Amino acid sequence: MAPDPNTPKSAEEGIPYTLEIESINFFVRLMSLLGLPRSVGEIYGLLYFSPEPLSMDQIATRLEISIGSASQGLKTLRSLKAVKTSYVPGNRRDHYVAESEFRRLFSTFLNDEILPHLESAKERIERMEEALPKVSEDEKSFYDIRIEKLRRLTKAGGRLLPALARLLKI
Amino acid sequence: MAPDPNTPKSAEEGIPYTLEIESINFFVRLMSLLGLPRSVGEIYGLLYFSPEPLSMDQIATRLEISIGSASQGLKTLRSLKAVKTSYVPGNRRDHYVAESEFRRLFSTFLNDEILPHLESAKERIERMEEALPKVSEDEKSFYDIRIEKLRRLTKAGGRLLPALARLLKI
DNA sequence: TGCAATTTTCATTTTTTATTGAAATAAATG
DNA sequence: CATTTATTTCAATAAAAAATGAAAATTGCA
Repeated sequence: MAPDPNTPKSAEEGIPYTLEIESINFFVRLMSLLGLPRSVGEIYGLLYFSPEPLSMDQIATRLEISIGSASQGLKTLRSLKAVKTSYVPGNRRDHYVAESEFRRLFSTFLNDEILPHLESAKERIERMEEALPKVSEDEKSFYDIRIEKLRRLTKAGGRLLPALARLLKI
Repeated sequence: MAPDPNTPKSAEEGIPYTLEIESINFFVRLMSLLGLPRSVGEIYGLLYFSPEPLSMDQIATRLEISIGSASQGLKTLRSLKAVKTSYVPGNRRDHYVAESEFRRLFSTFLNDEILPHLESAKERIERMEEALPKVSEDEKSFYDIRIEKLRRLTKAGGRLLPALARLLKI
């Protein structure tokens, strides 16, 4: 987690300590809303207010997490296009900066996490319809209505994704 | 979980077996997208295609979960306004039916789960601003821009909620 | 190419979350 | 109002998810 208030290491390097803490908190919560682990939020939160690119090693040290965790967290963030690597001359380590265009982060998330669910939902509804003819006529309308509602829900979900993307054009 | 394909109990009571399975699957996924436990999705999925109100006991038996789990799951669903109790004459047990207006379910979810996050995010951004003046002038613009982006993000989030509610007026 | 530095991977451990089962509580019936 | 029936609560257990740490793989440099 974050460094001890008694040893504000970051202040020495110019990042105001409170800012760092609040940023990490902010993104830990945001990421957990998206179902991502704490460490991912911590890393992104740290990078977000870092004017300099940070190496994996620096990240792990600052956050007091293992390098394994840092590596996996950065992998996740890379796959979300939430961080990018930045070349630092005279330094062989990979360095990372936060991608501060949230739009990209969210659109990747929506496409990778939500869209597949929507698609499998559609298939599932089709299978429900196939199961339906075996039902007697008077029962049918109850089931029909429910299936229709599911169909509308997934349709609304489908319309939602682009709408979200538009609204999040921060 | 769901009953064994070899003993389709539900067919005996008029609920097509495939429909029940697919419905449970559908809602297990949907609920887990909202961060709710599997059992909650199972219960809602079962109720969604049940023409008759079901008692807690029937639910637990059908899904092969404990009555403790059923009780807690139903509590969650009640708090989300996703199920309502229904009086069944000559029967002392509480019976449940699914609230099939998803709008209500989602708006409760948005208000209870998302809105508080947005509000705490605003406070957090204020604290970031307070931390800022300690920073030198040339560093300031970097931080200012980042904070401004966070502000826009939360603002977009704020606009999102009503937009979501509107789109989900299934 | 060989070596050292760095990163990734993944089996193990830790932590967190969900489920069970049983005791406590509440509600209805005779 | 005692007893049976139903529901809730909650400590204990099980399951799932995340973090660690060390071995394996990769990378850059001499």
